[in-house]
Amino acid sequence: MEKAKAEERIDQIIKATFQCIAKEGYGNVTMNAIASYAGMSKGAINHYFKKKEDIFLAALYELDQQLFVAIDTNVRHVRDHKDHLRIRLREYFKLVKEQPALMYVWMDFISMANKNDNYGPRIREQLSRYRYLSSLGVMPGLDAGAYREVDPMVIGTILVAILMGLGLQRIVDMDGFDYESAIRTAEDMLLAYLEKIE
Amino acid sequence: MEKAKAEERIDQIIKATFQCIAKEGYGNVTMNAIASYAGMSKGAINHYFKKKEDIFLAALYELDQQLFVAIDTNVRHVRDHKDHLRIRLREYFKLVKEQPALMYVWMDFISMANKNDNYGPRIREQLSRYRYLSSLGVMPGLDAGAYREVDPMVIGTILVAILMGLGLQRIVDMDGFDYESAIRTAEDMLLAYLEKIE
Amino acid sequence: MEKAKAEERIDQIIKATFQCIAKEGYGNVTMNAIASYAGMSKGAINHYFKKKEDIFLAALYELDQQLFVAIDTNVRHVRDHKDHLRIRLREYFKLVKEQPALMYVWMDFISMANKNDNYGPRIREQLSRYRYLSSLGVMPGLDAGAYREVDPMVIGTILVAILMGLGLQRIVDMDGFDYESAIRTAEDMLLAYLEKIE
Amino acid sequence: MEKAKAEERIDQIIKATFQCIAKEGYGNVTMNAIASYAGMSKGAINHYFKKKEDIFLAALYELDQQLFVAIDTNVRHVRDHKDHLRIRLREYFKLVKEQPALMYVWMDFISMANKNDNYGPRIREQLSRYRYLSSLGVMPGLDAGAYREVDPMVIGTILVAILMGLGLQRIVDMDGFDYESAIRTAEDMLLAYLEKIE
DNA sequence: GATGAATGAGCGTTCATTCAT
DNA sequence: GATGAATGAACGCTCATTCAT
Repeated sequence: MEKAKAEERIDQIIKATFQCIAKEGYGNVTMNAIASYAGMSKGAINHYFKKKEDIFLAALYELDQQLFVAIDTNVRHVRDHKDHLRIRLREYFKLVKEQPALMYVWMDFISMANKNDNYGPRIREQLSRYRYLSSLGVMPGLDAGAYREVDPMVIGTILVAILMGLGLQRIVDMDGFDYESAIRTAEDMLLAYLEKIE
Repeated sequence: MEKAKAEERIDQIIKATFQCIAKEGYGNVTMNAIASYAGMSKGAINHYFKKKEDIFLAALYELDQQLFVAIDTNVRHVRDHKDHLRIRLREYFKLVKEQPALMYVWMDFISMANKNDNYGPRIREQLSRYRYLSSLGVMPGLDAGAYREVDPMVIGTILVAILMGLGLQRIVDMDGFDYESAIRTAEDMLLAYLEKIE
Repeated sequence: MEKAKAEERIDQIIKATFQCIAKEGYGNVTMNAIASYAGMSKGAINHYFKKKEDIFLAALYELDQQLFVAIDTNVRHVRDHKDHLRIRLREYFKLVKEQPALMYVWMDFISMANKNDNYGPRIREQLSRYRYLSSLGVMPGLDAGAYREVDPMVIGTILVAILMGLGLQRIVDMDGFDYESAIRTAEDMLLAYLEKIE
Repeated sequence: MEKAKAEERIDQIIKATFQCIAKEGYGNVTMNAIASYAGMSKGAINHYFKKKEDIFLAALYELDQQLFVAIDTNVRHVRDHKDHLRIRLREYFKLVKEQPALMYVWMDFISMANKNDNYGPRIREQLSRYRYLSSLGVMPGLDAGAYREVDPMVIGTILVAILMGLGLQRIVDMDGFDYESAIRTAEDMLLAYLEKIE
């Protein structure tokens, strides 16, 4: 019970940190702001996290968890390889639309990757994992011999790029472009390439 | 002449700011560091820019100039629409490889887009322009009736997304994936889609 | 019985405080450290001592007790006035060698004497008492008419000075000088002076 | 000129630090207090000393300079070895009476010797040097064959001990004992010992 | 009695900005 | 124009103290 309460406090702090990063940007987050958003005192924050950086590291871990869930869509039950890929992609791009705060935080952490020795390795590992997860969608089609021969990791890389690239554009300029068309076209583009028979 | 000297000073300051952002990240740039990189005194910096933010705004403008040059490749002389597109794309992706510092700075500014009221509108306008410029590559093929009917802006959006997405991955994790394969595949993907005849 | 337990707790706290002062110095002692050394919770410490200062006052009292015991050597049985003085001095200087932690704590408290209104009077009274106790060693010789006429308190003052002065040098720089020779010479010096017949 | 002004500022800061240590004790000195005593802003202090510790190190150096001057009395012109020693001792003990603040600061630094890695070696070296300097007073008498054979460093050690021991008693309890008698007796004691012929 | 979560004042330090020189 | 000394607000962090459990 005690433990549960502590965990709840920690969750509050991390959630508050997410809000702060999304609103003010990584570099402008202050302990005061986190405390204020979390609804507790500065000292309470310090009780659970000895250093500000520790909070960010916990937030980075939480970010990874959430992104992982979103990217690692469970579509094992979908037999048809085309549907399989399409469903994956749609789940995938839903993230950008439905969790803009997650995108904000993600982009800020990526921006910090090379400025902070604690982040770099973690973020590199993260991106690498996402590329792999993103590549899984082409496996059924490849196994079925329905797609041209490709390196799945290259497809994963491009998918992650599109996810991040569209995500960035969206959080910066939600109404500046047609997101739906873009993701539909990206989807078609991928399938056109994979299925191309020459 | 006097003016020329002042402009040179300002250029030094902006260049120094670029170095600082690329090295330390937007949030960690100090006036002292800028002065040090620029080889002049803090007072001199403040003589030319009343506020720190003014320097960043000038740097953002300079960033735009440089990105514009890179993206607005002059390929008007290339007649063949396929070559035209390919050349555009290659010039385009050269940016990521050859000017990583530009990517660093760009990503940092984009991260700041919604945190600072002065940046948001500019960056939105910038991205919009880049989408447009990026869409130009498909025009010759469209005009020639060689491509399927598409909204060029949607293509532009996806191209900008891929540019930013690969750029992010590259500055974070240069050796973590095969950049060359990724851009070649992206190129093929685009053409496969455009030329697809159903 | 209950009381006995409480006293034991209080003793633990004071002992822990001694360790903390000796290790970190008066100014760097924290309640957390005391609690940790005492093997109890911060709350328990505060249960027995309302304020941090109260702990230090108790420690100061304890320090006095221990110094008193060391300085007030029982040599009443030693008849020969010369032996009497020598034995006193040896017991006296053993303190510095055998209880360096006591010296650390003592010096720290003396340093604080004029910084804290609660310490000053106590420490003044303490020193005065030590001067008196230190003067007692010359009494047998004086009573026997074997020594020149001196004010015993002046001798006590000098003895306390030598004790503190050698103590300070020893805790700072144990191997920097020959402690044994110093105390032997001090002893000889005192006797040479007392017995001098002109 | 510029340099002179900066040096003056630095002197002000160090002098202010002395005042703070003497008044509040090493552990209670704050940057605000130093700034206040020095009559400048906290930022100005930071301009001249990057870290608080740097100020203390500068103060320790200054302390050493002043103690050195006091201890290294120039008495080379005094021919008579007895006068030579007496004059030395009087100059020596004048320090305690006339510069109590110096004693305060000295004792506080000595108390910190083993708590701070930066101080320990310096203070050990200092004390060692003072022992040596203090031993010089017996040289003329030794050279003249007028004193018993002694290790001068042992005498130096005892002299430093008496200086510190009386100094401590004096800053803590100026009116609690007869300082004049004590130093006169210490002087006589030393000479009685040195001149003792057995 | 005992615990440690919670508080907030106060610390050292950084840094954009000002301004006398 | 150019300098860097000076300012002071704001930061991350520490810690004695309180108090609900």
